[in-house]
Amino acid sequence: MQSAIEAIAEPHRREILRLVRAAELPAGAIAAHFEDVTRPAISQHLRVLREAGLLRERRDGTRRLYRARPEGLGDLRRYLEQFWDERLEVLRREAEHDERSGHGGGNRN
Amino acid sequence: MQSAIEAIAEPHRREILRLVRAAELPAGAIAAHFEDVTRPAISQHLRVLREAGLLRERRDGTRRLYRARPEGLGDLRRYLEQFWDERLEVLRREAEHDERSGHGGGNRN
DNA sequence: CCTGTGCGTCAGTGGACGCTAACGTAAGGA
DNA sequence: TCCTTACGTTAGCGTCCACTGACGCACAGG
Repeated sequence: MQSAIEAIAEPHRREILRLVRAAELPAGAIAAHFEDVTRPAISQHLRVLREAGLLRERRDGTRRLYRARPEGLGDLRRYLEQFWDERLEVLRREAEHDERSGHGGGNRN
Repeated sequence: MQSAIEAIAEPHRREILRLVRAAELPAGAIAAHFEDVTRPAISQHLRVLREAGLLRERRDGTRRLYRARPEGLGDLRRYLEQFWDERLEVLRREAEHDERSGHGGGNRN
């Protein structure tokens, strides 16, 4: 999960993921979408994303086609989900506590 | 969202979030949980988490009590969720395509 | 007022990260 | 075989980040 978080922490890499989310694109086409970054930099980003399990690579002649691999974000997604569930759990427990102590309920954000 | 991702990209900061997820703790108690990191470092992490909106701070005398603020992860959570939905969407579209072209359906992982 | 406690903050440092330019490699086409 | 296309890889550089030690500040007690 650590590698996945670090991967999507970079804005350019999130943009790459967005580009290949629904379509399979060759490295060159991906790099062409960025004006302020050179091709080698994109190539390195692709490598990071690939090693984090967020990208799938397929070769076709001299080209390499990339595509998002959403399952790679599964662990991170579950981590956040757990956090969310815990939040509801805490709110529920506090509500019970408030009722029993007769506070009636404070402001809930 | 950028600040939230960067905040949870650091393992120590995720550990801090875990500590104050269900309980409110003073800065000192949080720092005491870490053996290989000094108190100032933790203080800086608390600052990062706070500015990212992932932590709530409350003062009590000389102490500062911290507590997780899960809503701060909302944007990131929705971002991943959208990714997930898109994934299902793509799978659905491909299934349709496969049916029409009579491929029958490949391996769906 | 002085001391102790609980924290935040600042300056400085080592290491990691993103970037570019140059180079290396593999697959066609003439 | 030579050239071109489409990439990845490497060396080097500037910048950012996490960390530590020293210091500053606010609050409580005597």
